Parts: sequence; structure tokens; C-alpha cells
Amino acid sequence: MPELPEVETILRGLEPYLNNGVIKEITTHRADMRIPFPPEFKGWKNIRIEKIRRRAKYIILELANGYAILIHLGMSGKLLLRNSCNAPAKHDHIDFILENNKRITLNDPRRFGLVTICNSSNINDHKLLSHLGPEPLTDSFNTKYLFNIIYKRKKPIKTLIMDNSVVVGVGNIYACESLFRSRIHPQTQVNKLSKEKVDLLVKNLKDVLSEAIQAGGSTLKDYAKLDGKSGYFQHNFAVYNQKKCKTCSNNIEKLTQSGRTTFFCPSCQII
DNA sequence: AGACGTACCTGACCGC
DNA sequence: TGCGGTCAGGTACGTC
Repeated sequence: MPELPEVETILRGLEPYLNNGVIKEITTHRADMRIPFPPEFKGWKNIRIEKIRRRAKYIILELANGYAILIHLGMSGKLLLRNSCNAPAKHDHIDFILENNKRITLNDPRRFGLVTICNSSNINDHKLLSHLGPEPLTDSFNTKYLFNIIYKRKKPIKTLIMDNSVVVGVGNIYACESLFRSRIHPQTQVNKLSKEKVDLLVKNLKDVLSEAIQAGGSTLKDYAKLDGKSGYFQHNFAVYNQKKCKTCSNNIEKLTQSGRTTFFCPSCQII
């Protein structure tokens, strides 16, 4: 569901409530989401949050008790600020009860999301994080890095930029959008791409993600910011869910790659 | 290795 | 109104 810009937007919304805040307790309304909730939650009372940050699409809460909480929102997950007196709504699975009568609730109809814990000292060694590639908005994701990977690979470029071990945070929407801006056909085999095209793609990936963060993310149906309101970047889509290309007015076409729908303009994006 | 398909789950929407 | 089919911001895992 949320891609990097949506998770980043949620993180920024959470910061005022969670940074240096206290989790009074954690209550669950079922035993699991994608994986079981940690049994440790039952004994945790009044734990200070020392730091809140994002890695890929994970939100990480580093706690004063030596643990970190990892939160992933899957396809349909939302974090919402609620008053702690409210009864759980449908698909509310876990509540982080805060001071001042507030709680942060994870609501996720499809339950592809997860909440788990690990030791704060070696978060990056956790099984869910250890294989992840660089953050797209840092300098370590650059033309040289990407070109070094792609010249010896054969998969289609769209599938490659959605591979978490290559670069994190790029989901279906922003993969489609950045390829359109770069005028690269999504089925192009990566080892056929020139260095110039790779350079352009790296730049456009960074631009699209940054612009989407500025717009508060994209709302299709499930995604909402912490306050329940929508993001705005969906109004700036060039190809995703679009009918006509705004550049050449040809019809936008769809195809399926690795089980996901790809949107592209067949005249602007050439192999 | 790396490239693929599959599974996990609910809800919205469309055509009959 | 209801039913079946299809689709949806993700990703770990099994198989070839």
C-alpha cells in the first residue's frame, strides 16, 4: 500500500507524538497480522521512545528498554491517531497507548502489514532488513551504483527498480511514474540501458519520490495520513491509473509484470 | 545467482 | 439483490 512517500508522511505526522514520548502500554485485538505479535508487548509499561525513524517502508521506534519496534503497513495499513477511550473499530489490530489520553492505532483490512521487535543494537541485521538496498533519496543510490548492478542483469527495468535488494521504497506507482518521466519502456531489459538513461532514471526516481513527499503522498483508497486526511500526489500522476498521455495524447496502456499492473505510454516510452 | 510464480487477506467494483 | 470474477500503494518464500 503505502510506498516510501506515504510512509515518510506518516512518520512525520507521528514525530510530534512519539519522539521522546512514552508508550504507556500496547494492546492487541488479535494474535497476529502477517506474523504473530511479539508476546513481550504484554509486559511493557511506560517505555520511553528514544527515536523514531524510517528504513525502506518500515517505521522503526527505538525504545529505552533496548528494543526497537518495526512497523510495516503492507498494502492497506494505516496508522491513525485516536482518543484512547474509543472502542476498537473494524480492522484495528494493535494500539500504542500514549500519554494525554491518545493512542496510535494500526488499522489494516488485508493484514499484509506487520509489527515485530528486535534488539536496538543490531536492527540492520534483522531478517526483514538485512537484505535491503540503499535508500533512494541518499547519495549512496546513484548512477554508478545502479549501473554496476544492471549491466550484468537481464530482468525488465520496472521489475528491477521495485526489487528491495536493489533500492528500497519504490512501489508500483512511483516505478511507473519515474519510468515515464525517463521515457523508458518498462519492459526494457536492464542491460540494454545506456549510462545516460540510467542517470536520468536515478534523477527522476529521486524527483518523483521527493515531490510525492512534498504533496503528502498519494491517496488511492486505503492510504491516509495520521490525521485521516488524503495526500495529494495522485493528482500529479502522469501514467498510473491514467487514460490519456498528457504529453502526446495517446492512450496509456497497461501490461502485467511480476503480477503487478504497469501503466505506460507506448509512444513516449520506447525500448 | 537470479528470475519467476505463489501465497497471504479483505473489500470494492463490474457484469450478468 | 446477489453471485462470481477481478483488481488493489507489498514482500517473503519456494522452485526452476
